[in-house]
Amino acid sequence: MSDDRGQPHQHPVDPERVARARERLPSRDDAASVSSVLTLISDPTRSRVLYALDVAEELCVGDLALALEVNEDAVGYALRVLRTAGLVANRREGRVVYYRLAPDFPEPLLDSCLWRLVALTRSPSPDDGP
Amino acid sequence: MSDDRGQPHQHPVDPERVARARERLPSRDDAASVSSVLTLISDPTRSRVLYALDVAEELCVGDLALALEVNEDAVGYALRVLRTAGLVANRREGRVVYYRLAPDFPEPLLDSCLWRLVALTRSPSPDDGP
DNA sequence: CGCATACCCGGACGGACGTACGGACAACGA
DNA sequence: TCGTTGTCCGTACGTCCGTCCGGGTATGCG
Repeated sequence: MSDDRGQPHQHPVDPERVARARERLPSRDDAASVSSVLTLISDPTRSRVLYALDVAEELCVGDLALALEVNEDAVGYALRVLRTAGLVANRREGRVVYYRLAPDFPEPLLDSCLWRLVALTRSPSPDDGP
Repeated sequence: MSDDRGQPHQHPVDPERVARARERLPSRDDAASVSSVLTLISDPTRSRVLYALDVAEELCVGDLALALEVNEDAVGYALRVLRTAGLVANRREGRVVYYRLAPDFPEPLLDSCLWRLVALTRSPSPDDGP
């Protein structure tokens, strides 16, 4: 009984609640999926790219950097990550590459997460009807 | 002029869309706030702590570690971060400390983000495999 | 009064993430 | 054809974050 540090006590204080939490809790895999998608949009540059694409519908890389007022490297990296995850799609016209939200972009992620959160963190008034 | 790398082109390809994005885009501060709260819940341990507290209403640290099947150190650190951010509240009874979601915990964050996302990433199986 | 429990704290370590930089490619204009 | 523009790629570096491990405090029990 020396390095029991990791293992918690084996006499649950409230076994009933523990059992209920265990059975209604998302699985580890589901939680990992949620975490990965939340990590994707938790970067300021990436989230602002998504905001901009949602507003403007379609933008090329240079204009995106211009709209966000960041350098093209940051936008390029953000787009690469989002593209790898399948959240944005690109269309090429000449030497210009236009980006837009992916056709199957999860709407709840945009509406219920990003836009709602920006309203939430801005005016924390609880009586703000939906 | 060698390090123009950072600055994007000064002739926008589509000035109209750039202007529209610029004016309807969340400010940098708002985006930073959203990012910070998303970062908070984008960690698997922290998000599962929130799930568990939402389901069980109230749990002590040891039971929390038991329910999540992680060691107490991880739970302790997650709780410290969440407590610092004001997302969870604690109540002390003897030597046991019970945690619950903060009274002013933003409901949309739980319902519209966490629970909706876990349903989203599970059902439509947008498998990003090969 | 002494020991075990439940939890917290602070420092050290390892890994992941985002940025900066050089180079490369294709496309357009002259 | 030649130089310029728009974008992508790979690498190296600095930084932040989560975990591990020591110790510390307070409560409850015998």
